Amino acid sequence: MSTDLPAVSDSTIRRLSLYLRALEGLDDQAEPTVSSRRLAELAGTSAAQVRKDLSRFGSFGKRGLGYSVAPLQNHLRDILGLQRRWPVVLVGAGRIGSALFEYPYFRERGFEIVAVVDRDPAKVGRRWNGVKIQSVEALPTLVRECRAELGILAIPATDAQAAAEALVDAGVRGILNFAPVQLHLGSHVVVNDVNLTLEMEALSFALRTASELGSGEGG
Amino acid sequence: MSTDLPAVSDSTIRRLSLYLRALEGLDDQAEPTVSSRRLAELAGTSAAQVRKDLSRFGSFGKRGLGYSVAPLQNHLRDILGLQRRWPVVLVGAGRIGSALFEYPYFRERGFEIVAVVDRDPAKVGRRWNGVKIQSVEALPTLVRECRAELGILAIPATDAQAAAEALVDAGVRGILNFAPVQLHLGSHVVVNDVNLTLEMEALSFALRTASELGSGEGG
DNA sequence: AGCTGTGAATATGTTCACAGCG
DNA sequence: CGCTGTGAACATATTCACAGCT
Repeated sequence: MSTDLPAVSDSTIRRLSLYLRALEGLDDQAEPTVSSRRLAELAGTSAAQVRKDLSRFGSFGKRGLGYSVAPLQNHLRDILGLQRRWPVVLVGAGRIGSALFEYPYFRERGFEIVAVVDRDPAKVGRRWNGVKIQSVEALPTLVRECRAELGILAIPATDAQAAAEALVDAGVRGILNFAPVQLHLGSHVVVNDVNLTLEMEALSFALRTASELGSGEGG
Repeated sequence: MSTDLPAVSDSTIRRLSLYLRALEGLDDQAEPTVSSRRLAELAGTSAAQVRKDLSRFGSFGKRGLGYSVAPLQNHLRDILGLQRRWPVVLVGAGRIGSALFEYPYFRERGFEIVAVVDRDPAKVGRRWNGVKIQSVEALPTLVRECRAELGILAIPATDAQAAAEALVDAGVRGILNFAPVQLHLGSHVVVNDVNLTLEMEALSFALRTASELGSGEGG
């Protein structure tokens, strides 16, 4: 069933995800095949890059024709591991946790938040669309019961390291971390940080650079 | 006042942001200087990388001693363009928009959401902590009135391109995009995408790779 | 002719290793 | 002696360019 998995860079994987999204946005009745050039345009990269990325996993295209949309979608889902359901444990029922719980695109891709915990006793016991918010003490049991291998941390920086360790101890191997702190975990655990402040700061830097080129220094 | 800005890679800038965060987490009474090694540890990179990154912008350290925490913080804020206030327009008052509006770390760094618009008439007119949600039609006027150069898109993919163009037409030069779609804008506009599904898919891929190495293919 | 798949060429980013200052 | 700053060595990623199938 599953594709062989050669060593491949993180940026390639991220682009595969963009290709999948682009393909899903295509009407495969009207456009049953795409060229690498078209796919590149949709995903914001170059045609050569598209071909290189895809060719690492197989020969999915036809010369002279391009790639068939529906089969390529399936190849990408297979490569990315999306041909299954991924139960996810959410730590933190604040604003961000709530937004993620409601985020429709997660469930579409098979990422299903099956348990929510929060340290605030006032929140514990509430129900979100059938999922009861539980105490952080219940975390180890919950992770094991729902066999979650993925966790999302949407809590303050101060609590994040301890919560991450609890997740890992209970069997989680991949964490999406919204807490603004560097997590230190075993090398078998994969952590992806979402750092919103960093994103804004990168914009700030870019804008500052642009204006200084145009208008000089004088304060 | 401001530091010279040589051409520098995006990954360097992102690490500068991590260094700043790490420095802010230090007690500069107890630890008035840091070595590149220590800073690397805190930020999750290597000592050589820290030195290379910083040396692109100046010689901030003292040989034999390390970097003084408080001055280095200021250098980084200066480089990143954080020695000022950045008014920000938020497009989209849904779950994610709401979470971002409340996000405390933005304001701490000078990113202040000064206007919110939504296309849903039911939301228009509500007040969030003193900021009134306005109609999307008001967007151009709002951007100009508050002189916002930064915008955040927290709306569905279908509306994102049009909203982005409206922002840019009104003077926005940097966009943080949460909509799951590739924006096509003039090259003078900087777009940073936050793609939550992609982050989960990258985890999914990593976990799939790890288990297949350990346990073979069968069913 | 059109478009993929891919080695070779190039560009970019990271690590090494050490000279040189404090 | 410790630690930065940095050129040189290395590793990685992207682009080029074209052979080879359809």
